[in-house]
Amino acid sequence: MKLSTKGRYGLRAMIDLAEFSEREPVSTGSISQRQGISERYLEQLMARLKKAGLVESIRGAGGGYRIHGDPASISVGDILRALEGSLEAVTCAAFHSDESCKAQDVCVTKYVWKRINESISRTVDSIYLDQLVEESRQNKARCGQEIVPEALCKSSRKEKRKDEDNG
Amino acid sequence: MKLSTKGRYGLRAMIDLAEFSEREPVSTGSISQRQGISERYLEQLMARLKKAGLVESIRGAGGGYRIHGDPASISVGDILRALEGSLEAVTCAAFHSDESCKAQDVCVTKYVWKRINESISRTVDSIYLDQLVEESRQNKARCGQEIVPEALCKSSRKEKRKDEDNG
DNA sequence: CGTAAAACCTAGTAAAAAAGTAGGATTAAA
DNA sequence: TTTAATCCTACTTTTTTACTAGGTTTTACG
Repeated sequence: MKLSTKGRYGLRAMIDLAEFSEREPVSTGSISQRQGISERYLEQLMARLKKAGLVESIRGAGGGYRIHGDPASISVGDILRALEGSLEAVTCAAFHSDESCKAQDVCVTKYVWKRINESISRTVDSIYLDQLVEESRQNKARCGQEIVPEALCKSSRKEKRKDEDNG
Repeated sequence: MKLSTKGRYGLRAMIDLAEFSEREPVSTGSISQRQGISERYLEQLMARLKKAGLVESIRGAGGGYRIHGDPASISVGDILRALEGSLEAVTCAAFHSDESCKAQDVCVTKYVWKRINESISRTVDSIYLDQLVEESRQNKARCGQEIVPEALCKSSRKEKRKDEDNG
């Protein structure tokens, strides 16, 4: 029951793009540096985002990626679905068929799965890219610094954490 | 972003138990038959449910498991968390620390992950075992039959599906 | 025109997690 | 004392994830 790095990295990449691709296209190289993500892996994520129409690409030297469309109408749901395929926590044959009564003795739980799926969808479809960009800008302003990957703002890191880094 | 078989099978096992363990303990063997789940695997799931205090066990011949407590106060969240460990779709070091500003340039997304986690929790914590048992009984009544694993009620299965079976 | 910087494409691979097996030890009813 | 059950631990197989690798194509720029 975990979101994979595809979704986690990809969303970060989209926020990064939304912040930096307004004037000129942004290369996977620069995103990967800022975000600390393998460039080669990122390329694959960008391919998915492009296929879904969420970014456009400019090939050749000086090229890169740009957000396609208005960040105010791109939802987190759009992004995560493009990357993860489906956000359904449980997929059940019965969802997509009209044989509602089939194997119902085993399938009361589909009532539960459906509600979980719906609540996830409702959540991710209600958050839009522009909100996150705004949030990100405010954070940076608050900390009085621009892009400082791997750097800490205000906190003292006692030791290297083995915790997750995704966020 | 999928619930594992632990959660899916385990919830089914709990519903099964809630239906059949009132009079006498129910063995993993009988659950596994009714639900079509490997008995040995089920044993491991039961161990987790027991550890979480959701079922009690009676050892020896004629033994088995019984729901521990009132199905009306056992939520799907209790059950899934016992089985899956945590339902957080994304865990982020920043959630559980007060260093809220740390690495924030990378961490706007935590805002998103938090909301996803909360919405999942809200959903699973609002569905209780007794509701599912009731639902299950109604389903069976509607189809006019008792336990018929692997059997179909009313529908014609044209061919074997390769779809998921979990439900 | 040549070079360099970028996207694009496909396949492979290592590591981790999930899903299930296996072999027994212990317990308790009959 | 046999038998049916839980309990415990380790192993194995399969699947998925998270990359890595090697190249091709496109295009700006000098």
